[in-house]
Amino acid sequence: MRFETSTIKDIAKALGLSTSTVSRALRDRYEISEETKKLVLAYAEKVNYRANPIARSLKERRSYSIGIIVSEIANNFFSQVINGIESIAYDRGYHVIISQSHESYKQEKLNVEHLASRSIDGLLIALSSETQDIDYLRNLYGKGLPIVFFDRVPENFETHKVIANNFKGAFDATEHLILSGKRTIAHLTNSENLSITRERLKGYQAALAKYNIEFKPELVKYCQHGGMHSTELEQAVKELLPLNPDGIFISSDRLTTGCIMAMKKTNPGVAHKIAIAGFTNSNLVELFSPSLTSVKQPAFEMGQVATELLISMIEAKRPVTEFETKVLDTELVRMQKPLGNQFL
Amino acid sequence: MRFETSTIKDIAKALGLSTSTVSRALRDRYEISEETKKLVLAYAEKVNYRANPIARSLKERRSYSIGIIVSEIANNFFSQVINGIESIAYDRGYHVIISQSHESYKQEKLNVEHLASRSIDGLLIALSSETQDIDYLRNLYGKGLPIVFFDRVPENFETHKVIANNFKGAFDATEHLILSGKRTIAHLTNSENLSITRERLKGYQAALAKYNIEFKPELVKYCQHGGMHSTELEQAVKELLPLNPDGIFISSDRLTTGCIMAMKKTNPGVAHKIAIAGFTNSNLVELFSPSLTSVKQPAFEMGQVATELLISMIEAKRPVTEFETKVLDTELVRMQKPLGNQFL
DNA sequence: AAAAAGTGTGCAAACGTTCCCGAAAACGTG
DNA sequence: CACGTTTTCGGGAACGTTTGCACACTTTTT
Repeated sequence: MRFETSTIKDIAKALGLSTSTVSRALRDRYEISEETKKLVLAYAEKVNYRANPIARSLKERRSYSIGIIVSEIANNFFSQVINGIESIAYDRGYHVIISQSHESYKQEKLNVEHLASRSIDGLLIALSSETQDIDYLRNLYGKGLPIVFFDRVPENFETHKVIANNFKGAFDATEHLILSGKRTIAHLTNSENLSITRERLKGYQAALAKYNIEFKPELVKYCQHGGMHSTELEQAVKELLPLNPDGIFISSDRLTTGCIMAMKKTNPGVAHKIAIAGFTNSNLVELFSPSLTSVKQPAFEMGQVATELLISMIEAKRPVTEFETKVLDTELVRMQKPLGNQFL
Repeated sequence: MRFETSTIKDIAKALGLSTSTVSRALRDRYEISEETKKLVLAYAEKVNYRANPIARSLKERRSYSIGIIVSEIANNFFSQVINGIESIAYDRGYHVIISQSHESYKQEKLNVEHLASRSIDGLLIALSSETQDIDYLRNLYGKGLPIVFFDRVPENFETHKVIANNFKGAFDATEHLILSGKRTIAHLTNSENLSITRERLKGYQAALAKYNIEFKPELVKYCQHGGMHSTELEQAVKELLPLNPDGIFISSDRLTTGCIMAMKKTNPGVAHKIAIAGFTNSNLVELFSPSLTSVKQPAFEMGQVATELLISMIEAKRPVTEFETKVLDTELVRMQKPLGNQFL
């Protein structure tokens, strides 16, 4: 059960030309006379000819496809990034293959290698929260696979990277809580492996320092699995609440929603008493109760920038040696309805 | 800048065999002696040989990939469906290519044709809310492309389909509102083009009929763009509220969240006075305020079933002529915190 | 002992492209 | 008119596989 589709050979035969002439006519090469081109184009149009991308890929040794690895697509941040990626990729003639790591290192590695064996031309990846060993990526990169990291980037890997201004986003959110009168501000965050975790922690600390609030390590809770397991979150909440925080700064999308959910489940009474500020790109944040202040990342733009960088690497004639790390600004969206009275 | 990867030819040369022997050994054909097989396998392992899927696709005239069209991945229902699809597809050796229609007919058609030209082996599709003309799909199907519809299915198209029990889901939700004491129940729904719209409307009507509540057409509002435009939703809400409904049954994920958002924005006062029941697979529904009763579809399972059907079509030796429409049950999740007093 | 069957391997074509190389025809230029 | 140039085209190899067929050799059957 297969398509009956016309090939370059069929056209050549029908027109009494050679396949090379037809191929060149279709690609609008200078060596072919206008007359012949017209002829070929017209016939191709008539039989609805579509070049076989597989044959083309085999010949040109590239697939015109780029791989994407995110932890999960059911996350507004990542789905917005993907939209940004697609907006550029399709314009430039690439299609994208999306894979999810579900925050698992094993899955991530498996997916990347699967994609690589599918001969993608380049890879866009946000590391999973479990990932520590990126040698397998280095290996692929060494073999010539262009890679651009976004959001969750490794430190010692020389290539293009696109990230949000995590320090400033964290600083702004924490400062917002402080200016709202909060003094005991907890910090719920991702695995320490992640670049974003470290940067956001620094922003949090800097804001505390600016207002002379002592940094207390016990107020910081790490979630190794990025909130993929609800028990992990409930445990963190359980440990945090006895310290009586009046504010929490949360450093990732999944964690933000998961934490509120865990609080409502385990301590419904206090959930509304604690001011929350967190990174999230959820477009449903206005519906949440308790409401929260959110740090939004320029996800769509991040996807676009990363894709442009990747395609520039793919299409570079000679190996790229100058790499850049683009930093995009976040946006602080203050909660609409103040729940406390000391609202700024 | 390209990979240096070893081929079957390299192995053949290194081992002093022919490419055909190597190919057969790798595919574990009976004609090859155990001895040779061992030899080849060991060497392939050593040089980390990966078959080139592109060459394989060209030869076998199939790509081992299936296309997916959904309206948007940033929708929990669809992302769960996709997870279900992947869980089966990867097991069976297929990879998936996801495309989004963003509820636009034009985009949908473009994406499908793009996928088809990428020689996918089969297509899984949930129609966009704009789609009325599916001749382009018929055309592709006629040329031999296996297609399975899920969720939003066309009526007059003979192939496998997988849907939720939309009638029962709608009936249950509406009945729930009635049993909560509501009598003026509005219905906010998708474009009339969609199968799900018609089925859910029937469920809504049947529930009203069962309790002898008169069906009033003016209480039903259709959103042509499936809630992709916020003005569309605000308009619908604006028209609905003067009719003083005490309950609303909403028939899609996007619409449910969008409607609550529109109500909070335009009439924050009444938002909490109206009981809401709606189709949604959002995993954040527990955070919503006002809270609502939700109809959850078995999204993951739907993806699995659809994929199994599709792969069975792809791998069928002879054209399939017997088609089935699988209907999966929905689940009613009652809201946790009653807001009225006449809560059941 | 000759014929038939079984076993293990290689040759070569094919999938649909692209592109290097050459060549025929048309056209100046001296 | 002999020579280079340009224009336009075709032959054929190559990309990495899979597979039908042929072949040589061994084993079994009659």
